[in-house]
Amino acid sequence: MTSTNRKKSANADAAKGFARHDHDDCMSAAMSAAEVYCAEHSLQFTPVRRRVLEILLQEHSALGAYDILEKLREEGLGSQPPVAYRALDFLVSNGFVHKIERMNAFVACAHPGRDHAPAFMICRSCDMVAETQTAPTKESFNAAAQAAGFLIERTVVEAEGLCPKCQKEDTA
Amino acid sequence: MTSTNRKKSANADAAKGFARHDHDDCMSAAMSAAEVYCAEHSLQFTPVRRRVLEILLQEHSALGAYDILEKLREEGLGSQPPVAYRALDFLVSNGFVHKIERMNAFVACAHPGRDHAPAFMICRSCDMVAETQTAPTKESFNAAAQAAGFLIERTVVEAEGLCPKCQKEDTA
DNA sequence: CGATAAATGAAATAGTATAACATGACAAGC
DNA sequence: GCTTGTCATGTTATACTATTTCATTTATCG
Repeated sequence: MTSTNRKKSANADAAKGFARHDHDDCMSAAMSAAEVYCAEHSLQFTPVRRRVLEILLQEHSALGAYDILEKLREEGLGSQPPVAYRALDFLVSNGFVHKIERMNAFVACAHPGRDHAPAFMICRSCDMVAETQTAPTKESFNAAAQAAGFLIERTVVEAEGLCPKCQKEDTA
Repeated sequence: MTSTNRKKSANADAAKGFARHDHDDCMSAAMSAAEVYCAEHSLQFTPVRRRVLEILLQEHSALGAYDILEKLREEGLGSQPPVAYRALDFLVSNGFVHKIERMNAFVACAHPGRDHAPAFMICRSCDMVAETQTAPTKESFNAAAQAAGFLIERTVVEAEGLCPKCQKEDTA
């Protein structure tokens, strides 16, 4: 799959999660939260970082690093891979963006400002990604980990399957 | 990280999971199980597929596709990437091997023959991988998924952290 | 201001994975 | 026996993902 050929059907309804919502609100809230967080923690919310977060919030679906890089390039914000990866590293480290390991792609966090362990539902048909919480998961996992003496620092929980829309289309 | 430079410290104790066990038994049991399963399901357990599974069982830690390919090449079993990826696809599809998304690496299943949803603990220091079950996880996740109308087909659960051995070394 | 740390620019390269097409092996059915 | 279909393999090329490295600039703070 080329970066530019990444499935585009994760759009419209699907791209906004399973349920509709006010996209502008959701986006400006996330940007504000990021700004506040950076100010409070003396982090530099630089133009590239800001723009990458905006792009991911706007898209509201998972994008590959090179998809993002292409947009940055068009806007004159950078042209080499490290530009995108650095910004993504920063955003991921600070919890504004999550990496979907299953897809080698990135998605804006849907719960800005909260300290959380995210879980994702990934549609194998349209590539849509929805974020949810994983609190119960983590606890039950912790039991097994503690039994083994393993210290959990971070968890990746991703479910692959079919979103409501694509289930209907399969049936149709 | 080059394929050949993949951290090697996942050896000895660590490579055998957190607890020691009879490696030969564990390996021959897994091979037998695979053989039986393939016979029962009319699947071809070809030399390359067999050898890749053996390699992963022997290593007992996660290997990249190119690490495996290199071994196959040395043995004259294949030299091009698709050789390794095809065998791995087969083994993963049939549950003999799991892919660690976090590492882009593959590990032999530690619970041969069982229909299961695996979860992994990955040591960020020595790259050791331990497999455990994720039954509770799946159920709690299912609740959120059903609420969203999402149909889960497969789950990836991976915890990153420190294994007992590396925790001690950190302290030391 | 000057020192230090953080961020960016730029080039090269490493690492992971698949597409596409040809060939071979083998079993089912005529 | 021959054809046909299916599954597996061989081979080439290419696509996609990510990091290393070093030079340079910009921010931050004493």
